[in-house]
Amino acid sequence: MENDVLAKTYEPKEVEERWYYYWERNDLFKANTKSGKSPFSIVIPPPNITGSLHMGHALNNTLQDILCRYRRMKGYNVLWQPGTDHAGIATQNVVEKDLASKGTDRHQIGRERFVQLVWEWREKFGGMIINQLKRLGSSCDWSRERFTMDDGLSKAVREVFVRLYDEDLIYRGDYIINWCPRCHTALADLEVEHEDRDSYLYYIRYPFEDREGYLIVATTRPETLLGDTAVAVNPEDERYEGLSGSHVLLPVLNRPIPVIFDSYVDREFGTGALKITPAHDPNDFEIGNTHQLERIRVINEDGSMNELAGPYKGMERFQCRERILDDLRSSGLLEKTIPYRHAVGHCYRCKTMIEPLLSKQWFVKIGPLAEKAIAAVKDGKTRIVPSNWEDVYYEWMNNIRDWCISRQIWWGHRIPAWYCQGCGEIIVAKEEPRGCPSCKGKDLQQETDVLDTWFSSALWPFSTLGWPDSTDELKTFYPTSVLVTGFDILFFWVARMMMMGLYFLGDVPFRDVYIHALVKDEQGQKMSKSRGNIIDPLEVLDRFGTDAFRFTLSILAIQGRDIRLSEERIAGYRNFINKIWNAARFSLMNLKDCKPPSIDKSNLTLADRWIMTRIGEVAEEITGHIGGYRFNDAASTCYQFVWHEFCDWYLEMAKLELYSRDQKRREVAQSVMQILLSGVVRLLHPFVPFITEEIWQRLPYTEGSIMIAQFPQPTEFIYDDESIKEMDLLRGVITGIRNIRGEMNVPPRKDVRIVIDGKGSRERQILENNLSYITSLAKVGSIDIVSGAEKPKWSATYVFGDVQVHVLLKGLINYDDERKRIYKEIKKTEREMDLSRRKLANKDFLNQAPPHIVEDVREKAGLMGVRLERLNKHLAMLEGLK
RNA sequence: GGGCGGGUAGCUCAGUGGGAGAGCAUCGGCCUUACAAGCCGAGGGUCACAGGUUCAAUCCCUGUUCCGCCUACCA
Repeated sequence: MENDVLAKTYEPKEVEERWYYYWERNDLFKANTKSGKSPFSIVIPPPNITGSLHMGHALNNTLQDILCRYRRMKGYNVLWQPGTDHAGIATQNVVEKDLASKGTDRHQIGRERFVQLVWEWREKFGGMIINQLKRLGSSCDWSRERFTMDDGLSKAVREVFVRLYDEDLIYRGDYIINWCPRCHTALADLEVEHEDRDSYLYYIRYPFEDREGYLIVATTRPETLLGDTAVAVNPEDERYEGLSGSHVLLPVLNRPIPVIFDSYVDREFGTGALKITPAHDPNDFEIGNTHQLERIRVINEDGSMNELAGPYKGMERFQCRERILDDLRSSGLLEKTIPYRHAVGHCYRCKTMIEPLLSKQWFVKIGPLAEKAIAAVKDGKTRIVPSNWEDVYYEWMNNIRDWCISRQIWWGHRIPAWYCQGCGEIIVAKEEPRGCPSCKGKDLQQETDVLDTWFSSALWPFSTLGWPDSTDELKTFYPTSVLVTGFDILFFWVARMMMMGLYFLGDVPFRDVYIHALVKDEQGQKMSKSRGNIIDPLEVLDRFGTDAFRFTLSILAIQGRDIRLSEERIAGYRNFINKIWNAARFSLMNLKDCKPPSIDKSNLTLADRWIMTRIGEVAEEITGHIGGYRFNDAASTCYQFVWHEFCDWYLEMAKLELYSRDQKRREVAQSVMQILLSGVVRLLHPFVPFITEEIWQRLPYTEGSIMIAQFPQPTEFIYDDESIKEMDLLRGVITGIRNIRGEMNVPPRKDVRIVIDGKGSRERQILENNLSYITSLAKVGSIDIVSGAEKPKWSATYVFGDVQVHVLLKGLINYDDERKRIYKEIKKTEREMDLSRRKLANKDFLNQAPPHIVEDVREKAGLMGVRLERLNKHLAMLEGLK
């Protein structure tokens, strides 16, 4: 790549398109089933085809991409398996809306045509989110993209359904399910969102059939009384003693229903009498079963009342409620109405109030599957990170109920069951049966219901790898290495994949599950359309660039805490990206004439040895952080190192060499600089792939893509422990001088003279060897080095351990300021010294604290003592000058 | 009702049984030939409250309080 002068500001747009295209064209995202390398695999949480990239996707995929790019650079054979989810109800809703706008509906056009239209819609719009993921830099193996409705995955679905049915883990029956009257389908318990609503508790009188008086029941849903088949009281309740065998008359309909006794009834609540509607309430359904009560369903699937509702037939359910209340009032049967707040279930897709309804549905018997899934986590076969989610997982798994998997919609995997119209036989098979095995009849009708979308999602980690066929992909990449996802689908998805993977492949679907945070707004509110607080990731990508956005997300991705995202935050890290750009710009400007890097340790400057040592340490730290899914720590380490060590210190110090007339010195510096810049971009690549590739390609003597360069490891750099200590001293002295300059308002233009008093010969030696750094970084004109001299007049002094730095400020110094400054230092030092001395005066501390701690405190007390003495001397001298 | 998480600088948050940190914001000084999306420097915190364990607690334990989220079949 040509070494043009780089632009002053990083321009992400063009760079991003160019390199993404390059990576794809060069097959750098492709996984290999014939590789000898260790495998590393991730299946993407498949986004809905109706979806558009939101913050959750952005975070989720950024983290996965970091892991994948990191592992590739570490030499793994990486598969990031992408794909999309058919999202049954959501997609059907979208297409239905479209039909409605054209004045028709799915029933008019019929099932076959409707499904065809959904496919067409999917062809047109279903790939949108995939392109958005690409803009994020996602390094998925797109040649393996899958869709839950693909032939292969559909085959897996049928295989699983048939086997579970054959092994009695799938059954069909009449139960109370959650019905959405708008989506017109059953929902699983999980798909119901409970929300507290202000409502009323109605006290209704049920007159006795054969005598005066009445029982009063309390209900929130008076319209269901039409389906009541009993009133229940607690057998221990004295108030209702002697009612055994008696009946009450159902208001309005005047149907006699029995009074029954069941300990389920809470005596404290309401009147202690509970109306029982087995066809419209899950609890009542249970009680109905124990007492063999009739089930009377009075509400239709569209939420209207049916013929069993008598005079209310045809009314919408809420309208019916009002009418019944009117009628109860006029007949004197409404005792009272009190305001009452309680949780009401809503459809997670359309927010319509759920109607518990008696209905014939298909279920998965979940108990036996859950047991193994619990054990797998308990045994550590799958690790959930952060581990507190393991408790949440157990909690849910232990209380799990059977899973209603049938949906009364058209878009999805049609349940592979056929009903013989001749003899009623149910045939469950992978392929359409030719005839009824029982009566040989030919008139078979397939079940019209489709499966819950999550049923196919549950198979994702192996269906995408080719199961039920025995493929190389499965052999190489199952179990996958890690699943990265949000906790909101821990139950919906993760738990179910665990169950299915264990059952059908005999092994967990993933070794690790990393649960990341939710992305919220600055106020900590969930982002939602209704709140209007959504930050659109696509807009962010346009404005700040992908790398800035990714880096922001990763540095905010703290385990166990939600992310509060703001644009200022992103802008801040955009500045970091620009900083990287300019550091590279500077380095490349100075590498135009460089030779291939070679290092001879004896020629290195202190700054060289120090930065080499540090980058090695940093590489190791980052490796540890990524390995532990501590993305924020990894990103912070990068930020801190690149900005505040590499840029602020190393590059500044390297200028001395680069601007030197000594060609040899320049060459050494160029070598170190190449190694460092190469190391820095490789460290950063998993987080900020685009800018690092751009720099990598411009860096002399690099080959191929940075994507397949090796991730830095400490052994490629020189390690020199001493250089760290020496730099600490040097940096301390330079900072001290700058500090004085700042406090005394000495303009940067103005050189100052300093006197360094270094009694300790070691420190003195180090400083003497590195005077040029002090001169240039602290803007010092001349330096005198002395031992044990008096503090010069007209000077401000900085004390660093055994070294004192006097900055000569004749004509510049304000003695009041300097006195204040020294006084402040004295107070601070006194506080620390007192603390240490008090500890040392404590016998228990001396006896019981570990020796090295005692030693540290002793040393500190000594240091503070010396420092205090010197500071006091300076202060006394200043007072004398008054 | 049950469960989980959290209260640390003005804001957003790291962190550790032994010297309170970062980013942003604020204040002061700088257009120093990589970068003003920058450079140099500064100020700012009883680590929610009360007990306990310990030589030593912001950190461990108990309680209180406040704030989130998840979950639940008291109608």
